[in-house]
Amino acid sequence: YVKKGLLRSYTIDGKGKEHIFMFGSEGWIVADNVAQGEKGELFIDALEDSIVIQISKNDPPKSDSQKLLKRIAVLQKRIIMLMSAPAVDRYKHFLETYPDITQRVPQRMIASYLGITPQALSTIRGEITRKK
Amino acid sequence: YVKKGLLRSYTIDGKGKEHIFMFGSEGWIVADNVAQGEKGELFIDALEDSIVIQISKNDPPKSDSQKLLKRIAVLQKRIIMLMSAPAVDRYKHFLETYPDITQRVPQRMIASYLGITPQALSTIRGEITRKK
DNA sequence: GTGATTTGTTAATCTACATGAATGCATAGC
DNA sequence: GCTATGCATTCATGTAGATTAACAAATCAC
Repeated sequence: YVKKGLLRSYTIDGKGKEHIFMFGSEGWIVADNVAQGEKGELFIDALEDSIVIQISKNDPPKSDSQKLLKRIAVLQKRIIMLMSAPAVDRYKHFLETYPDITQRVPQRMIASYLGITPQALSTIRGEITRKK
Repeated sequence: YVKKGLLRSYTIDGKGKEHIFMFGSEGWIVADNVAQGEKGELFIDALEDSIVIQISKNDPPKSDSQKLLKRIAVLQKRIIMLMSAPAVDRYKHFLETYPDITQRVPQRMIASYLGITPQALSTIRGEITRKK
């Protein structure tokens, strides 16, 4: 549980490339949720000096269900975006949904979260601002 | 909650294309999880004659937490696959993870679940079997 | 049975995004 | 001060998968 600061969780694929799974700022829970018997696939590190509180998996804070449902909603939205929306739409959605995160992390990490390269994000940003 | 049969949930994007979010066979819960205030984006229908049990969102069956965590694990895996693995790997993973579903739905729906077109899946299948 | 609809396959072309490389600009170290 | 090192941008080229279309096989309607 992130009390203060900013974390990220990410995988590294077979070709050594990082893919950011999620950012976790104040109030979020960052964890590697894996099925029984599977082994973890996420790395977690801090992007800012942070204060985190460790939570045991077996000690469910009970009112947790609401938080889990919210998390599921976020993941559902993310999957649908990845499947059905082009990179530019995913970027706009990110800006609207996480305006604070946008200010706090470098572009390359936003690109990694969106599932594109920093170069592609740069091009998209160019097109958006040129259009205005 | 699916007692018997097979459901699917899916979105329709701006261009009228369907994207299958998940299949739900016996034992699974199929729902459109959205954040507070957002409106639903998933359609749900049956792919086989099915028996389902309705569950109220406000009446959490309590031992539910484990199911929710498992669901999160599945979604996490899906996101990571979508971002980091090419279509052929996602297909192989699908075959391994849901061998039963593979038998019960047409190829075009598997393609939709994988985030590719039926043509692309057909090509991939051709390459895999030709290689053997 | 015949025609219509759905499904899977193959091939030609197109496009979004990746890859690789060069450049400008910071900030950091010394 | 000067030289790294990391980040963002731009451009040239490559590629996975989309699109379009044509066709065969199976299923369905009647």
